Amino acid sequence: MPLLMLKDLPRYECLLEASREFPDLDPSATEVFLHLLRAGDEAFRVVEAHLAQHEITQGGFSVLMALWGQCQREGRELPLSPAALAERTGVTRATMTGLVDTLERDGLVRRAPDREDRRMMTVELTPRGERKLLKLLPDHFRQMAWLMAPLSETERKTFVRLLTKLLRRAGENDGRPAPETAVAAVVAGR
Amino acid sequence: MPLLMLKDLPRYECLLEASREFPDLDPSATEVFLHLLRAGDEAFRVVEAHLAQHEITQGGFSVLMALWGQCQREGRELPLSPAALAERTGVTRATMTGLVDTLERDGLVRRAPDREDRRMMTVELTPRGERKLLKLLPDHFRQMAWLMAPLSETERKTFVRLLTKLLRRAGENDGRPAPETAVAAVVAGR
DNA sequence: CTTTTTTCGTTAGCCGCCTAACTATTCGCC
DNA sequence: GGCGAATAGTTAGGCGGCTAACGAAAAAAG
Repeated sequence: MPLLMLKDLPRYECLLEASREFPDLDPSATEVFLHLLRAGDEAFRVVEAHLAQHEITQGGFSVLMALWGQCQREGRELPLSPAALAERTGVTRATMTGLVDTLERDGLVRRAPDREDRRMMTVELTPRGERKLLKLLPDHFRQMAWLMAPLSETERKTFVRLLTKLLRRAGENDGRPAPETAVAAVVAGR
Repeated sequence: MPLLMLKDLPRYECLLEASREFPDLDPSATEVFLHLLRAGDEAFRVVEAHLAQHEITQGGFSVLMALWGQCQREGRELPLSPAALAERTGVTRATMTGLVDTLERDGLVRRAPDREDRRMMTVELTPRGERKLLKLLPDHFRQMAWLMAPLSETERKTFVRLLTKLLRRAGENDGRPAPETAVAAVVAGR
């Protein structure tokens, strides 16, 4: 999620001024939005760069976490199907094929055909994958803790509350026929 | 910035429990981090999907905004170099080449050699590009306003304050020799 | 005035993400 | 039992991000 607008966030006065030209521009909403995207991107890059030191990508890490979280909960080594992994990590099945390809090439994960349903595959952590995960997790946790260190416990609670509100709102968007505007209709009728 | 962890955010109790196994895991820090990335991603996807209805990508939009913001401020039509665009939008020059390629192919932007410095190019909005931007901006502004509607003005101020704290913290990361750990040295010595 | 260093834009190649289409298999309904 | 509908995984092709390397041009150093 790189930018969506400019690297240097606009000052509030500029937004206020622009809102005179564009009545639809809500200055405070825009300010929050831009800060949110920028902060999310920065936080993402910090962790991505850190994971890169362990020679693993963000996507690969997500898959390992999904597999490992699974085996933690279920006692031991319940492999998951690519479709289940895609669902849990929020990518398409096609994307998951590529991610598992890479992880399998690196020997962190193993594919095997499902015994009961011959359409399906199972994906599970290899011992090497588990070792790698256990080795990088403490660093990853420290990284998150370092990043959040400037926030007090109270601020963190508030932060999570606000983020949850937004998350819920964004979730309403699924299947929504676009905001009150004729554009969607025009595009659809193309 | 897709996932970095699981789509369904872990409950706080699970984080607490995990922190017993991993002393480095700060439950509240992790919770904020995961919510931030998820919320940023969701907000990004909402707007990206909306821009797609106008047949423009997030990257292309950023470039148009940079060019337009420039001509707004400078009176009229100061073109920018690819390097300046890259700097302002936070991508590499190589990426900017691709973005400008696409925009030029679509006729929204025009390249021309710089008269004074023969290494450089200039990129400027075409009339079509400006029309497109002016047409989609109101929708874009409405989208942001809709997304932030659940937050009161007070909450927005708080939100921006917290996000700014994080932004500053993430900025400290540039050039930092990784958090107190031996991993970086190991990798570097490889 | 030459030589070295820096800067510019581009290219090549990798990865992750998407959609659309395809094959194979299973499910559900007659 | 058989046949259409749904599902699993993959493939193909596109875009956007990155790094590394390049040639051309300008700037700095000598």
